[in-house]
Amino acid sequence: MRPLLHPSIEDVTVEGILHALSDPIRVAIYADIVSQECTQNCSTFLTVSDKTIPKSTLSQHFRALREAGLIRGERRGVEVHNISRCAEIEQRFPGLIRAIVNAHAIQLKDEAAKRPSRRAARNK
Amino acid sequence: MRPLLHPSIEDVTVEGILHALSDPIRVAIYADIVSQECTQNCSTFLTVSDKTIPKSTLSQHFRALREAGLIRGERRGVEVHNISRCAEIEQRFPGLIRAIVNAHAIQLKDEAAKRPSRRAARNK
DNA sequence: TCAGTAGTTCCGGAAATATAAACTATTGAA
DNA sequence: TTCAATAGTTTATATTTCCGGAACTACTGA
Repeated sequence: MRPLLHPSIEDVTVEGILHALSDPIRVAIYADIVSQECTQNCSTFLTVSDKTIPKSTLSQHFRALREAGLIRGERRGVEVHNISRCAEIEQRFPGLIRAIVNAHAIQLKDEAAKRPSRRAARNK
Repeated sequence: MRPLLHPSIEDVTVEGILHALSDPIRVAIYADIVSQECTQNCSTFLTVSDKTIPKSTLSQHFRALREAGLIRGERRGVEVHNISRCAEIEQRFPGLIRAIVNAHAIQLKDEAAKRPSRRAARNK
């Protein structure tokens, strides 16, 4: 099995980052990896925001995040551990990742406030 | 001809913004509209960074920017004037636009420094 | 009324995405 | 060992999205 590919930091592009994070599943995954700075394996995300993602699709999403330079994946035995490369990216594009993750968090909060939550639906 | 559509600010999504700005032509256009805060019409961009864009393609790009909520287009007689909606977006997603435009500027500068410029090539 | 300009829409081909199915690699157990 | 299970990748195909030429709409000025 060929090794996981990662661009060097100077080959990382803004377009690439934006494109990778313009998919709801991928931002969700990435936000999660960034927030808990421990390494996570892929299968943690077989369901993302209540949707079941086929693992082939998931694999592609992780590849997209890797090739955009957003995360680094390392094989550890049978599984792959993923860590974010946000320190490197922060150095190259200061403030970018923070702003995006922050905006994403705001949006999640707004959505939760707007749409009646499962809990509210149960209780009415 | 049906009127130009614009989402209200609360329907603007991070994913939508990132997707719209993940295209080199669209960021270039958007960065330009943001920087010179005067209204510009579409045809100004029939060539973007030395590439000729067919006007049908250009029209799609402008639609993408409008539907993402990034710009507002108003028909003024035969042409459309475009202004950025960055104040609204700043209020909803603070720092997002600035960070992206800034990162984009950094990347342009890096590229210019790396790749020998046309001027340098002429002079050697 | 007619020509010119600015932009949109429509449509066919090209490229990108999603996913099922088959495959690879590693681990642990019998 | 050998076998089964697990984690993830690759491949093939169906679907979606994107590009750009051609035709169209709307407005303006002669």
